[in-house]
Amino acid sequence: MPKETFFNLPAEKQALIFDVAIAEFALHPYEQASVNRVVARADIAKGSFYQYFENKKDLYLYLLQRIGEAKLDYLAPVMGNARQHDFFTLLRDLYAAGIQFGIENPRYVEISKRLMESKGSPIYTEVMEANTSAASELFETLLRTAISNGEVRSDIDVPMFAYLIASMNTLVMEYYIEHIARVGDDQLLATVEQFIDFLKNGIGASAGKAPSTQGALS
Amino acid sequence: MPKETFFNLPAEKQALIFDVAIAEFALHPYEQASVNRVVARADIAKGSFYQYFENKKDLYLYLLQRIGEAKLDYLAPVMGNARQHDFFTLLRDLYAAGIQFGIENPRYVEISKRLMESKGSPIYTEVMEANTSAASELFETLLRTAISNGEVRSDIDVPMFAYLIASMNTLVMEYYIEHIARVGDDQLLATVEQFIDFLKNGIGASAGKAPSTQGALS
DNA sequence: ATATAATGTGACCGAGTGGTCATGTGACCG
DNA sequence: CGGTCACATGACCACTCGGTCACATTATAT
Repeated sequence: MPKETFFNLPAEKQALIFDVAIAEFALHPYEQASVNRVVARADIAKGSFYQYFENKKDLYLYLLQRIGEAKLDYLAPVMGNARQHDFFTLLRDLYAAGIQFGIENPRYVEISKRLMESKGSPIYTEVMEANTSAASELFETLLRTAISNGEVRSDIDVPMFAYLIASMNTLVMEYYIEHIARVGDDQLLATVEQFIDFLKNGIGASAGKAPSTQGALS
Repeated sequence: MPKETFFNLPAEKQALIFDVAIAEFALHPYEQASVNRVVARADIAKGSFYQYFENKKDLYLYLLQRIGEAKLDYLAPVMGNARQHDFFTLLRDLYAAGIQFGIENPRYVEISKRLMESKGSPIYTEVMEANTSAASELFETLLRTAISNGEVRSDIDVPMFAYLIASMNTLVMEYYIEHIARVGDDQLLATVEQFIDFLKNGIGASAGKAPSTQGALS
């Protein structure tokens, strides 16, 4: 956590430092990110930085916390409807909201990705000890209730598919952001719909489900 | 490519340097990996290193090339049977072989993962220019022929699912290596079978397929 | 034995790192 | 006016980095 001195700063200066730091950690993994560059770009003295933050890690954890809060805020409304929808609909909304969040905060996504990449690095363990991979656990719970409700096959390896579903969220997001221009929400929803349909029915021809994913919803 | 001097070295010394370098790049991303540590652990003088390799990048690209060759050798027999099996069976064999390769060469996998993570770093672009993400293209071809053969639904977004299938290979491998002890090949095949079945039929309860994945094959 | 070519060696270089600290500055208080 | 306190500052520290280079050592050939 930053020191009092940081929060005593005028809001604009706080925001400037925050933005510059976000850009730095979005561009470089933790070990590579440079405090020197941050202070230079934020136009503050090196000494001042260390009056705002304990050290580099302090800044980094602060950024992660802010990012986590932002994402939670973003997903809260969707999770609020949890009981009203079936499993796959809820999943669709979670994915769509997650991707939308990624589109609006690409640098946050970069930072999260770089964290995931740093598996094995000391900082990764430190972060994850307090986090315990919340996403995977959430999906595990959702999967189990979905199985109870008869919405999902009961013969699957729940932890494995929870892991897959959590990770695929990132995959679909990356693919969407990199390969599909943000033409509009229609594209996003269509992509997510197609993916959810895949989760539900697979890609095998045998399923014979109605291919209702294209243009079915506005 | 290393200089002649490197290949003039006694095979043991070449192997030692190779192993030490592999360990270093498995533990640290490219920018973080230290030539100093490599020469120290391989017990050669700094100057000698630069008589074997042009620079750090030269060493790194050499490792990647060797890794690529090793993996190709590993997958060659499976790909040889490409025409004899249906799409999902071929996919299962590819996944199983890939995971087996990962189990036997965990440090190679680490290195590949660290490369993929370094997206945006200058070294990544440089490597990928010569590589063009062969895996994704391979799966795209396989998917198209599978659609022609009526094995796969024709209404899917082929590039997206090629990307997903390529990436999920890594996911399943990571999950298997981290969460399932290597009790034996049975476990591996069972895991992969379950995953392929998911690809084919999804996890929706409606599919009603026979749950033949457990223990169906020795 | 001598000349020549090939290879080994580690001190050294410039640059960058995270972090410290003595000093400077200015606002508030009595 | 003097004193105090919060904050600003950038020179500086010890360290690591990738890479170089003058020189020592060894192998080969004559």
